Amino acid sequence: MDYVGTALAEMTMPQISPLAGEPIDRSDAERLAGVLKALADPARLRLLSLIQSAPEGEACVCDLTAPLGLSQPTVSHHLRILTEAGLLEREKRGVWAYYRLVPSAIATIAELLTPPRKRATKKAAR
Amino acid sequence: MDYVGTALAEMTMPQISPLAGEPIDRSDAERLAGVLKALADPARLRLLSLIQSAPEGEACVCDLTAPLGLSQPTVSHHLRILTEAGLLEREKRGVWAYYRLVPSAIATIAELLTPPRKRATKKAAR
DNA sequence: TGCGCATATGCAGGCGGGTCGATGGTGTTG
DNA sequence: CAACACCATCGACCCGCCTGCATATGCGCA
Repeated sequence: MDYVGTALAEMTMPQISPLAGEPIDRSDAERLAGVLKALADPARLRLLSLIQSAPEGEACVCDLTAPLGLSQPTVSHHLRILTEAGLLEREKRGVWAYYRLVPSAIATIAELLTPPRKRATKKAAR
Repeated sequence: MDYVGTALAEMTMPQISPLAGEPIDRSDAERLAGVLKALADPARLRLLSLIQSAPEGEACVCDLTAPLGLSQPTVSHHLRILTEAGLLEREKRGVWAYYRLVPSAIATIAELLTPPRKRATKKAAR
């Protein structure tokens, strides 16, 4: 579960588009699925949303447990998964651990999913 | 698990951006997570990729089992999940069931994930 | 130095998901 | 009409994940 941290970087450069061109490689599919798995959870989506909309774009665990309605260990667990996936970065200041979005991370996923402008691949299919 | 079929449509129109503006709603998070769950699997990503890159942009189950290395029931299972998520559409012609991508589906997901150009939501963060 | 708060980790229970073999339904072919 | 091919569904197994409780670690403060 730690390899996903590098997954985004590795897939970004060679401009791998799962939904364009030739079939995606098996290992690339596993890497992309790993990152998507980190996203595919209601609690984690809400965490990302909460952190993004926080005053300074950052939030500590104590600010997130209440809005989510989940226990503190569970919130830490989700934050860990998001961080290992490369979607969040953690900064410890004093007793608090502040999390903020990695700006390019989600944009990279969105790009990977976006077909490169459908360049008349097949000549107007119907 | 069938509600995800409508999830995309419902989230598209109100221009819900999980990663911009105010925190995402709980039910919206569940819907988006449902669609992402359908994507977050190596076999299903490869299925989408294989179908997209097939000669006519469509493929039947018998063409997909071999490249995936999975049993026919398993492939049908994954195709079902993708179809219910609104990512694939199924057309039965004779004995064969042809699957093809729903063009706007993945693009919609990508748009939902893409932050809308960071429109100075909070006055220059930091 | 000792106490308290914020966070992380371990552990366990319960549920959902991926996979396959077997089976049934349906359309094609000889 | 009979045999066959393609596909969906069912039942079952196993693994991983989400969650909470209990506990450990770390930092600041009196």
